[in-house]
Amino acid sequence: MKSKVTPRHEARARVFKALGHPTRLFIVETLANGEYCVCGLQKLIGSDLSTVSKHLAKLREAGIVDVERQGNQIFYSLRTPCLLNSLPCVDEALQANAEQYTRVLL
Amino acid sequence: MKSKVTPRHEARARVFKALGHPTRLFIVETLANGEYCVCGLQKLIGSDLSTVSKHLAKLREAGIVDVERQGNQIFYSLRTPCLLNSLPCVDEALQANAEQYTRVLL
DNA sequence: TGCCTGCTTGGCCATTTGGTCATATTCTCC
DNA sequence: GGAGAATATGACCAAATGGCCAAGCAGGCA
Repeated sequence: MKSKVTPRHEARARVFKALGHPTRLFIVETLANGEYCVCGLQKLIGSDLSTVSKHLAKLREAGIVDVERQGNQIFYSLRTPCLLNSLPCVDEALQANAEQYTRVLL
Repeated sequence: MKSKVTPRHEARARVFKALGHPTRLFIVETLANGEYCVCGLQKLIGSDLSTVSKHLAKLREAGIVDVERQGNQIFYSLRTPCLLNSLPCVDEALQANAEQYTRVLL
């Protein structure tokens, strides 16, 4: 039987993958408060500027953030804020996880 | 400055990461229709049984799916179906992506 | 023009991931 | 108990990822 896993699954998975890193998720949550320049994000994150820049590149490629130059700074903003709506559900999964762990311990 | 990336970001990112693979995303979408045994999923996916089993393990660890044994088969079901609600927004990001690509080409 | 600032990219390395094969493990049925 | 079917897990390898450093590059300004 031919696989039913389609290019559409690959495309969507790429978006989730982009969200699947603590730093990138932090960036997305931070941008919910408005746009930030790379330097601003870097201060909050605390890792190398190039590392932050590469994370931003992934979010860009996934269509999650938007870029705009202002003078010699580059500002990033959230292009698809609706992604934040899934966080409560993600927490629900984490909750389930915690419960399962508890159950194993009992 | 101390990093503001917290364990909570790591935990949530783990859930997104679990969704960040075409096969696993396919599984999640498929389970939206009801529970399936591993063998059933494998037929649809078409890859090695052990590969499918490992993907299911990741979804389990992320708290996304639930397991139940029935006889000598193991049935998986969606534990947090609300995750599916984010798909339209994911498609929006993909759309943004496509537009950007088009823009570059022009 | 030339320098500084802000960001991106390339090179390199250690770690993680995804896949396959071989080996458990668990249940069913005889 | 033994055979066989359905899953899970371990060993192993190739490829992708994430991080840092060093270089490149674009804008603003002297």
